[in-house]
Amino acid sequence: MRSESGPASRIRRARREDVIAAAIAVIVRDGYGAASIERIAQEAQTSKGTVLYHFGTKTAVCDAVVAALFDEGGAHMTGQIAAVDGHRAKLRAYLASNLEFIAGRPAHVTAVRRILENGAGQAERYDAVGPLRQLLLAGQAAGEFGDFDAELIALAIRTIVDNAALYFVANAGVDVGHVVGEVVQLFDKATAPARRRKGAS
Amino acid sequence: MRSESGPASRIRRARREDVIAAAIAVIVRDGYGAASIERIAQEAQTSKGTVLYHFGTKTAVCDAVVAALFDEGGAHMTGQIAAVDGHRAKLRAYLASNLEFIAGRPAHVTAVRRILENGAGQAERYDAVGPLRQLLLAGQAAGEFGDFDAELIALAIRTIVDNAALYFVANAGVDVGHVVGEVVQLFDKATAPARRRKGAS
Amino acid sequence: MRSESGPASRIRRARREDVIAAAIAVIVRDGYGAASIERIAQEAQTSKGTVLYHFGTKTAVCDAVVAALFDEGGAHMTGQIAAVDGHRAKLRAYLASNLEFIAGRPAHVTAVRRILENGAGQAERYDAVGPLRQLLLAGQAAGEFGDFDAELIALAIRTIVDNAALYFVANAGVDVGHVVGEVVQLFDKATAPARRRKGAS
Amino acid sequence: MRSESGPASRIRRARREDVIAAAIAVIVRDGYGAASIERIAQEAQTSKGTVLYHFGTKTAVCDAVVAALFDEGGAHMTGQIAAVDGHRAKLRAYLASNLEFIAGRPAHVTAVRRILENGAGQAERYDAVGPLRQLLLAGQAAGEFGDFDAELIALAIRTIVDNAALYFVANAGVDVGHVVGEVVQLFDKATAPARRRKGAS
DNA sequence: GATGAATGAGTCTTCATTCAT
DNA sequence: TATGAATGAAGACTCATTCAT
Repeated sequence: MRSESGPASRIRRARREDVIAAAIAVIVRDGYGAASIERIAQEAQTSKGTVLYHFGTKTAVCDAVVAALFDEGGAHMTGQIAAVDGHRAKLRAYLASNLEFIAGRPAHVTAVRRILENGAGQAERYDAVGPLRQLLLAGQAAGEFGDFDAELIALAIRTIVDNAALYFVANAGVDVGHVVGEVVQLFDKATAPARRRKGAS
Repeated sequence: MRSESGPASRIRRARREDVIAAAIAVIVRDGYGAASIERIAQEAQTSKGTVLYHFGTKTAVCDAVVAALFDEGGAHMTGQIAAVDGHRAKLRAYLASNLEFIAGRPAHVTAVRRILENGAGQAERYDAVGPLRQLLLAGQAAGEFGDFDAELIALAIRTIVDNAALYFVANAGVDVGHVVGEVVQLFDKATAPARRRKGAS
Repeated sequence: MRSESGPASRIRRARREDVIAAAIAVIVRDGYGAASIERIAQEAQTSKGTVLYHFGTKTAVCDAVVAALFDEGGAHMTGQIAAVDGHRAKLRAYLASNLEFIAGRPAHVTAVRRILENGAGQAERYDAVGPLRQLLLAGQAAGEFGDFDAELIALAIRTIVDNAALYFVANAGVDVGHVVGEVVQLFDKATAPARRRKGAS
Repeated sequence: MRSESGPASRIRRARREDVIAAAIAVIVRDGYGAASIERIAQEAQTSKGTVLYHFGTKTAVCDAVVAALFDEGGAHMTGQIAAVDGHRAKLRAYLASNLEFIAGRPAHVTAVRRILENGAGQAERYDAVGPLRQLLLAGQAAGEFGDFDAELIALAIRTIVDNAALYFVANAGVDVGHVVGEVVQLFDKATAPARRRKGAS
């Protein structure tokens, strides 16, 4: 009898996932402005009423789209970053796991980006910059990184990673490994400690 | 008879500029979704009818906001880049002039970003990545830059520069020079040619 | 086989009463417009489906609320009025028993009033004015009452009595006996036969 | 040139009055629940959009219906009441002018009643009982009225007067003067000072 | 007996656009 | 040149009702 909320929840969860997938598809294909409940329902092959039965509000649909991504993303990344030692290695793991995660669902990421840029979804609940800044500051303190404005470099990283989704959507079939390599290289250089130069001022 | 259209045009131009400024203000303050003609007209202290008399369409208003920025931007930057020699110097000039331009009108840039992300305004008419990629490729051919994927680094640069507007809006009064310095340093390192290492292949 | 429908009917009746009570509560607290089946179901701690299983229609719920009141009301009053002799005494009994009945369930009365004013429930099935008019006319014929328009005074009585429910809801804890006394006095005077005045025509 | 807001206001005022009249008609004919903006617009022979252009909100339409009645009503009554001397005469003037006012626009009064009973319109802004209670108390203090609960009699008067509108709607063509006479007589008796009876306790 | 799921009709409201002045 | 008036389309949301389990 452990099926207490089993079958009901199964339908409920399935429908919710259908709607979330439909919302992502519409937002990416036609833009956030075109993502009316009507169109999302069509895409999900149901009725407006059904979408609102399960979510109650358009805002709730957007929130669910955002939450689904961040939940998955957190689960995907934290393990990989914790698995390595050294701040430089952690930064590489951060970049690689994040980009690979994004490359695996560029549409979802793009949709979330559009939702957040339009003020829907509660962006503030998901602070992506903070942990990254902490990592950079810790690495600097440990002497593994050079001298730079940790806040700005953290923002730069987030910006590039977030934007990668648009790139993956526009260039489907691109070599993800190559992109990861280039980005890792970019920030490897950017964070490298200053080497002693002969005659440096 | 151009004396007839003379003062009229002056008024017309002034009104258009008022409306463009109002549109920017509303889009930045309340978001693209809230930027109805009604609210823009209120902000410009006129009526909906007047706004449409001058622009005919909401799309035309957005296009004008976008065009105004790119026109100013082109005028601002081309001179500064042409004035210096060497690809590395040109890249620095590109970054500096672009960031300073943005820092001078972050609201306008933010508004344009929101317009373009929502599919209004014709983004395709303004290819920002192409010239930059050319610059990077030329610099690599000349041996001034190292080995990297010019397309990806060009995208990274555009992403960071475009995003800077949001940063300047959120952090009014920030030290622009410092930001410019950090970004220049970031891409200086990123594009630096590989130094000869002992035993490097 | 009536043992089969026995316990079922008991449950059925109990559920119906729960729903009726919930409907009354919602209508009085939030107004007729807010009394959706959903909210009534919540108030009754069941589901929309269950409410409709028992009543079939929203109209049926309202009808049940109305019918319940009039059934109780009739049972409550007829005895008390029949128990006394004389038209004046019957009128007093009518007013007193009616007001006391209302004071005992002001919420129910208020709910019914709102239902009827909104066109739901079949008001026409319950003629409250007719019997009262008969009583007044009979009293006039018997010389116990003075000269007045029986129809209008009957309406006045009904209006005041019906409205008393709102007063009891708004002023919970009021002295019901006092109100009854005042209303009885009001219509005692209003229906009193003209006293002989010196020099009256 | 004093027509500064002349013609514009004329259209505006005319349309507003059309809509108010239409709202009254729909509310009286089909009930408050059926008074959607759509139906009001049909009745007014315009479009939903036009109604909302002039009122902005459904609530605003209802408020306007209510305000129009109370404004007219105040203007109609205050003069007549002030014109007579003596509390008893003032009460008669109150009843007569109020009932005549109501008899002149029973539909409007009925509509307002329905609006207020459904919680729309701000009832609290129009205190009808207060002034009446003051009048009764003053009359008692002056010895012109007998001993009764002024609050309750004030409520009784308001209830009967308000309800008269329904009566006038249902019985078009009724003799208003007769109704006025009966009601005046009712409250004349109800408020009469106790006459000295031989052997009264 | 009870209820979750589904849905279509209807409501309020926003908005871009047209038109007459 | 400017604007108030008007309107239809579209969007979010509510709700009574049906149905399968």
